[in-house]
Amino acid sequence: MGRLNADDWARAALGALAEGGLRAVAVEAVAARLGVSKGSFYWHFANRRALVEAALRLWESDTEAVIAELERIADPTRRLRTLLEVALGEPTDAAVSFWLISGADDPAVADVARRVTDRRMGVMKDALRQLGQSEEEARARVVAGYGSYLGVAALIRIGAVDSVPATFADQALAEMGVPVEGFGAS
Amino acid sequence: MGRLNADDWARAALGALAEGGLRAVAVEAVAARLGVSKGSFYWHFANRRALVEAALRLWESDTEAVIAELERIADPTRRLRTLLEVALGEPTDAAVSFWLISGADDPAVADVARRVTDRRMGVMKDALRQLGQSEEEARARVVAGYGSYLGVAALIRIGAVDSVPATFADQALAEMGVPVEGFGAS
DNA sequence: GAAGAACCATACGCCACCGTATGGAAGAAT
DNA sequence: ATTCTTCCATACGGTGGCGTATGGTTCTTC
Repeated sequence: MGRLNADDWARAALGALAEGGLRAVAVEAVAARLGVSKGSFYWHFANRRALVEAALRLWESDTEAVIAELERIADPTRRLRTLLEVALGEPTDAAVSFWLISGADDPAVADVARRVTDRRMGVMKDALRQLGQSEEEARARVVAGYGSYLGVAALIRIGAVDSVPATFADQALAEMGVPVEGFGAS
Repeated sequence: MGRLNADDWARAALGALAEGGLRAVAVEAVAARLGVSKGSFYWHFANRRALVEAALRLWESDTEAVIAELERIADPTRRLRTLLEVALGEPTDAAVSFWLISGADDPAVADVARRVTDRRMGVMKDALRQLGQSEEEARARVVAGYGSYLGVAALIRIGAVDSVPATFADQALAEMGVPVEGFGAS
């Protein structure tokens, strides 16, 4: 692993965050993960808080990159489906979202969690509006849909659900009022 | 508040758990909440772990009591609706569920979280089956529905949603395939 | 190859929280 | 009123994690 820079630490911190939550973003723990002592850490960062914030920035920019890709898809139905498939194929992300929400007593954490959430839900809402739904309808369905995404990730975590059901994407689309063949609502 | 017994401590611990998570179930903190020093605590409990487990038992039995009430409602649609209204009217419960899932690295916590989750989802699934849904369909919809419950609570926590939408109960029922007047799916 | 900069290890002090030890106050029993 | 039990306060030791101090090693630059 050679010498390290601040980005290496931020990546490692984000990894620790995904696995064990904010509590796992501990100086010595991340240092061990990098095969290094904390003497190294305090060269690159002023304190633990700065490391957490770096990891948060990294996560937010990752999300922003995914959205930028998504917005190149013109068809809203296909955009939503791609969004779901990307999200479900990256179980790490739901875990991070989950941990950040549970660490929302820290204002900096809550801010990022909220910004990212708003951004994602905004993208979803726009797609539903493009499909002809009213503002209120779209908002309500996005809340339920994105909430379901977070909640199911939580259920998987405790083993109450083996894995995300195969029909989840279709089901989610149907529940958001998006016409899907073979899964007509009700 | 006079003298205290173990139940008083368990209740206070459950309150702290709902507000600040497992981390907040700290001996000195709960003692302060009761206006007492930790010298009292170690009279009633062997250690912090015992307190956490007492709070968990309390929560599980509270859940069990609600379910016992619910099962006296014969009509599955009304039973489901009552369940939703009770759940949404008790924002504390979703918070506890959330904290316990995020503390699932502790096996004892994970066990309770999982048992309670299974129990609740079982009740919901039974109702849907009574309404004629197949096993797989009912299961998938309960996962999405209960997941949505947990997720929306999380969204509220970070302020991404002001409060649970007024139509949430109707919406949830509709999404679970329960016929609801004025909210026909799609 | 010497000097400076970049990077890292070790050792220490500090604080929060857990658990223990010990004595004291309040209630019950006689 | 005294004794026993129940309940609680205070004081202390132990541990884990954060941050600092200080010195060492590797890379760069001239």
